[in-house]
Amino acid sequence: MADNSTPHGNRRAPQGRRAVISREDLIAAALSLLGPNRSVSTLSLREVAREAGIAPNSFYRHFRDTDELAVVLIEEAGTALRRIIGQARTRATTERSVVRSSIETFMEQLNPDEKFLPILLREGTVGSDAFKQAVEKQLLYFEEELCSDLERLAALNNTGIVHAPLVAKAITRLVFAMGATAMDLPKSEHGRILEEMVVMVRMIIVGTQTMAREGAKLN
Amino acid sequence: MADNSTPHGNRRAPQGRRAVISREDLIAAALSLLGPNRSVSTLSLREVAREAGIAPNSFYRHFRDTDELAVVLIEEAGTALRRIIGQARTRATTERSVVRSSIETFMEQLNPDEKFLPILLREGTVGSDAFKQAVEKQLLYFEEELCSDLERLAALNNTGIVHAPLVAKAITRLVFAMGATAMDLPKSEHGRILEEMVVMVRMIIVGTQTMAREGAKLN
DNA sequence: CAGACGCCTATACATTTGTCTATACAGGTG
DNA sequence: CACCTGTATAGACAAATGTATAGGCGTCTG
Repeated sequence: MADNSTPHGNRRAPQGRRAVISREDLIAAALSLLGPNRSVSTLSLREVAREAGIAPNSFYRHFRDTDELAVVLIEEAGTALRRIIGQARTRATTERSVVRSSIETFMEQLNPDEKFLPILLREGTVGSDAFKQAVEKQLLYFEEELCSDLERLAALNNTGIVHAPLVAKAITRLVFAMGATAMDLPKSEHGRILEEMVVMVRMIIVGTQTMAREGAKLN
Repeated sequence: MADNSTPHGNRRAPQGRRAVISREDLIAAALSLLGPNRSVSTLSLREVAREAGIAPNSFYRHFRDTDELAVVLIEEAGTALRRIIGQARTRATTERSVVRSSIETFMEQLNPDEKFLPILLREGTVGSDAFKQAVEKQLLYFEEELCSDLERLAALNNTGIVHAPLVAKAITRLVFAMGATAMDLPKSEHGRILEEMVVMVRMIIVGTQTMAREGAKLN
């Protein structure tokens, strides 16, 4: 495991006994408690502490409350996911395969032992405003990356695109919404959902391209 | 207040003391407790009972537990919403206005004193499987109604449509996802979001129509 | 090496929760 | 009239939770 250098730099360098329980341990404990039906907002301070093997009060040494833990969890999940999806996008070249391979990678993250995506799918609609803003921020990052990718591909293939940011937002929200549905279905359904998602995304892309063509014809 | 005829007919006619607290009273109490950040799954039995002005134990006379209450709440919310949106759809005739007026009506339900839509937006991703299945069922109803409307309009305007059920699903999920985002934003943003949603939905529709044309050309 | 500082623990307390038991009330039935 | 049935209440219980207080122990500083 890594050192225990303060991850946010808001505490001075440890002077006394080295922290044997790090923030990462608490995060790992929280992650292990999250199941398909378990929201971060239902985690209790004592429960996380128990899972991490520390006294309840020690929790305060690392997080002010469970909300702060949750926000960190959301941010980590978002960062990890964007890295994963980003890799999938750069691996593919043609437009069709980039759609499919991205969604495939996305769906792989619904695997039961991957906890990151479910967090983003679940915590966006409940909990404190801090929760929701944290999730929203991650989704906006997704959108931005997707948007520049869309514009790059449109320029590459010489296909028009209108409202690129809106296209990115629509695709992002749609994929996440469909992912949330898939999360609660047996894995055998995932393949079907994936095909549905691909068609949906292609519809949006065909839509914006058609709009771009028709808009160009008018000029 | 209305009579206390058994709303679901699963109980015999009252023989002894008339029920002074009805299921509807408990549902109303639960609704009044739900805020923008409050999920049904966080309602405690005692809290609802307190709000309704009854003893905690009386709750059991009407619902087995809070989960059962939540499912009823979700079903009522879905039914109410489908009625509202359905009315909006039948009022408009041309395709463009039907999109806009439906989404406008949808967004009106984000008004702080309307509790129905937030319930569907929030409870779909957390809580027990029963919760999620209840929300999913309501969304599927929405999709079905939208799907037949899409096919009706496509036949009327002689515009093609491919994968109509998928189009309906995409629009439904997208609108609900965008609604969930809008719910947490100040009301001043709702207008902008509405415009975004209209463009998104039109993109999907243009997409399916274009696909239909190109598919037809091949034959 | 002595002391201080910081991490962590143990104990405790008030609240809140779901649920159990027993009891009082109202109204139709005999 | 008495009786039974279903409704609602009161009181109490164990369990769990967030938090306050005090103390033990290791490590760094002087």
